[in-house]
Amino acid sequence: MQNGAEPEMQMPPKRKTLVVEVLDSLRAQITSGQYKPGDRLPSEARLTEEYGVSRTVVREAVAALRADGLVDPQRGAGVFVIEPAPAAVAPFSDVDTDRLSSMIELLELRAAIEVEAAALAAQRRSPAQEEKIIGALRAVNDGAEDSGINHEADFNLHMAIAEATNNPRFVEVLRMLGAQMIPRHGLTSNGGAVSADYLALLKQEHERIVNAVLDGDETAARAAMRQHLKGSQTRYRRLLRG
Amino acid sequence: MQNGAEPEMQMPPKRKTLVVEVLDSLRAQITSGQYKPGDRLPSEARLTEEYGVSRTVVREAVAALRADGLVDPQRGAGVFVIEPAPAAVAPFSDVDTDRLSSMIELLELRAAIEVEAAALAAQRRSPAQEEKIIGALRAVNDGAEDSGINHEADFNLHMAIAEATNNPRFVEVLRMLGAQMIPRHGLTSNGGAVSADYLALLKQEHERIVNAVLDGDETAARAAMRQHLKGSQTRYRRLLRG
DNA sequence: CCTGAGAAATTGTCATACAAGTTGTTGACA
DNA sequence: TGTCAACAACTTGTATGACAATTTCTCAGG
Repeated sequence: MQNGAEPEMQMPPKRKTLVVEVLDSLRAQITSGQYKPGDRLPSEARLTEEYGVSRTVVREAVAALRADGLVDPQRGAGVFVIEPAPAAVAPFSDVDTDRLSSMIELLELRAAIEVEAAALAAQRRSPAQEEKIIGALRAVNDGAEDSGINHEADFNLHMAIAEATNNPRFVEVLRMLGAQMIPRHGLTSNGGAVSADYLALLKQEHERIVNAVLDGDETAARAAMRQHLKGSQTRYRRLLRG
Repeated sequence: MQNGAEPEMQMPPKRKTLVVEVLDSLRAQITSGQYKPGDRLPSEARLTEEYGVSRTVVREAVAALRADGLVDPQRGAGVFVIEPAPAAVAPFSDVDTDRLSSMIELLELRAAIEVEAAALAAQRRSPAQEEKIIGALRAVNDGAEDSGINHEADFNLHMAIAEATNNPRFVEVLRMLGAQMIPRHGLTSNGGAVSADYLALLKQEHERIVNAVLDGDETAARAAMRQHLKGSQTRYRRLLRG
């Protein structure tokens, strides 16, 4: 960016707009826990009075909060604070030193990364990336009908979603973890055949994730991905016992 | 696909609002490189015509873009594009892919991992791990009083929390990312001194995280860590502008 | 207790008006 | 000609009023 311009002129501290003031105030109250997840914010009318500004200002501030993923306005109902985690994590009282536990740990890390990736993908995906995701989903379903689970196709679907975040870091890390995910799978295909119910469940989970991402529904994408990976965890735990 | 009678209620695909449509369209055009950094967006009046919506809708969309850190509206002048898409276009076509934007991407990934790590740590920490976290926090605060920010101590605090998940995967990945986090810091310490307000804010954020973890408050831990890392993101974005 | 219709509340969108700041043009003047 | 001040034209920021669309509350009536 060397364009031979003058040394940067020091700009006078651009006066805050009313929108920014209201926005900062509301955001502070949300992140400080004054408004908890699920809470309803005061109505636009009340905020208008409270801050002594027009409804225009309040609405733009709320629009910004919504862009930040902090609130979810619902027509006729109100503006609600987003809940980051629908479900608490399982107890996990004891650390088993099995080699399956390694897989469980890995799934836990994947969940952290991919849940967020799904949310970002829902926000930023491009049309081309959408098509890639759809294609990957189709590949997973096609392969599943024939012979159990196609782990490679499954992995490709997850990667397609990670790519749709448009943040290459997610792709890199996930690809790295993928090397540890794929190889060892003598377990699920304990005969090449898994129950039809299980396949149907997996299919439903995948479709729910993809639909949420394509709908741009960040919250649903998070929830769907979390459910999917958490489900995998519990399945592995079950294997761990017997 | 008639799956109407599911145990969980499946929400109908919540109709998109006009604001969301315009927002998505504009964001796509920005992240796809159709509008480059520094470019001026069409005026609100023109966008109003172009999309056939009211100025209210356009303004709320722009407010959302602004919250995303994508544009910077200037009264009297226009709305200017701030940041290129996080690598939506050609792969590394130019070397001017700033280290700063790279840092923002990294922070985004860290947020995904560390937010979950904080939650897990709140649930599973051992007394010894608690002490380690407390010690790390003290080290951060002590170092801060003297000379700006001690990034190494900061990193150690984050690692202590990751260790308290009792999932070694989190530690591994974070340590790997840490190698890219630490080295470059000519920017924040642009004189060795940062504002006292900034240090106080950082201190408060850290303490909020640690308190939540030690309290075993999973939700608060998530929120505090998210706020901390998101705050870092916005700080870097601000640096990116000047 | 349950049901359903209607009122009330709330967000979504439109239209208009003016204030405040920036940019480009113009014209006077040296 | 060159410089600069005033002005006109955009452009964003804010306020106000109105109506539509949707959800929630209320309450009478079975």
